[in-house]
Amino acid sequence: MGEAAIRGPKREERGDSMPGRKAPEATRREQILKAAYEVALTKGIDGLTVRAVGARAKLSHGLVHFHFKSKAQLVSALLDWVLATTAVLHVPAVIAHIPLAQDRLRALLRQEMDRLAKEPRRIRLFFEFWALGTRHAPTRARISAELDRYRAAFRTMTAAMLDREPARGAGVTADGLAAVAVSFVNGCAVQAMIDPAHFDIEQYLASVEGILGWS
Amino acid sequence: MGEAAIRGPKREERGDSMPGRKAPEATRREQILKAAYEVALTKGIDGLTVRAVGARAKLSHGLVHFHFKSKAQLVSALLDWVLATTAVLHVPAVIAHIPLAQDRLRALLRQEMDRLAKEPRRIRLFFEFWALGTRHAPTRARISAELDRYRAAFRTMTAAMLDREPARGAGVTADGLAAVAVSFVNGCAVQAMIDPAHFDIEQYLASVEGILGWS
DNA sequence: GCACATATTGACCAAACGGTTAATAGATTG
DNA sequence: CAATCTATTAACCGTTTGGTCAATATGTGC
Repeated sequence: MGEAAIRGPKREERGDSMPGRKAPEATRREQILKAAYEVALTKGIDGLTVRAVGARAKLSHGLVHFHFKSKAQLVSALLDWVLATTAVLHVPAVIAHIPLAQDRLRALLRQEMDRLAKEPRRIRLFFEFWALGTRHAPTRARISAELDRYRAAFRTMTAAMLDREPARGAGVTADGLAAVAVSFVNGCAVQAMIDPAHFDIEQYLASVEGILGWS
Repeated sequence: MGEAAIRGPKREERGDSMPGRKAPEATRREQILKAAYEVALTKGIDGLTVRAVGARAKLSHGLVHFHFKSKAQLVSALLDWVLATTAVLHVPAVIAHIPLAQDRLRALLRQEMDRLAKEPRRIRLFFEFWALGTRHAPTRARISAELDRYRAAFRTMTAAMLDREPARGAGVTADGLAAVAVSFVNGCAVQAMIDPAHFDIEQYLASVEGILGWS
């Protein structure tokens, strides 16, 4: 020891371009998050490493730690982004203003199935976060809240349906119908992820409508 | 060097009991697999480490490598075991001999929902394997085959149903109905895993039967 | 009771990980 | 243009991982 063993880049061995303020903070964070999203898609959340994210964004892993203090915060930010963009359920005004509850529900079901079929990768990532949530309470809480909101949107519709045409059966409640609708969407999501090629939306909808007697 | 720096247990520092043939091969493998299952349940498949499995089974990690050449083979054996015991779908004779297809389907649905509600942990592990399958072709193939068998069992029933009462709707096919049934079961599995406390089988079944007009 | 196959252990290794830090390039400000 | 702040890099550290291996204990056949 005595003289060498210092840390940091050695001047002689460097290439050309090095540090400095190039891009604004917000852009860098977004860039890193995007890289994290891509890595998570291909390697899974558990396979996501700070180094892989850095490599994907073409920067050092030290910089990732500079913008996100820890890997946990990076993953948390990624979950925020996934929840915000995947937006577990978004009822557009067009659907919300359909007069008949039955038609409204049908339109919403179709929208959701279309969305699931179109973005299987994002949904898959959502499920991975959910799996993570089974072992991590804070993550579970955030996802659970999102799913509650999802079911609530369906519940208002099934309640309106039963209001118009009550005597559908003995134990049929708005909660039960909403739960069934959500379960069906969830099941479709699983199916669309497992085997996207054989996921035929038209056939699914035709079957559902046939069963429900919607002509 | 010259004398020390040898590997293996040092005689002086050992306790009392050590190696030897204690249990037969098959038992040891099963013991390790069970430990792997328990570790996977608590830490997830990605969190499963050879050392953790060894610790859980109260033996050294070296022994795990002795009975399973690599971690990959251990995980593969675990998948075999999960598929065999979770048995994605098993139609018992009692149900298979129900005369009316409609009643048969209803009984099968009820059995599956009961099973899912009773073993959420196993189902969760199954889903984790499936997530792993999205990035690992051999795993995907095995799971996919199992799910195909699952859907096929439903298809024979829906085909028999349509045979008895054909004109249910325009686009209603046996394939479509089977797909819907499977999707519903999948969705229930997800729901049962996400929020087991609020998973009310009776309400679900009542809603489904009410919708289908089964009285 | 000795040879031999089989189990079993702990030490060891290389690789990869999350995280910290000194050095430094560039922008900002006075 | 010098001081200062921010962004960035590579080296480094401690830990954990999958995997290998020599040593060793135990049963089996002869």
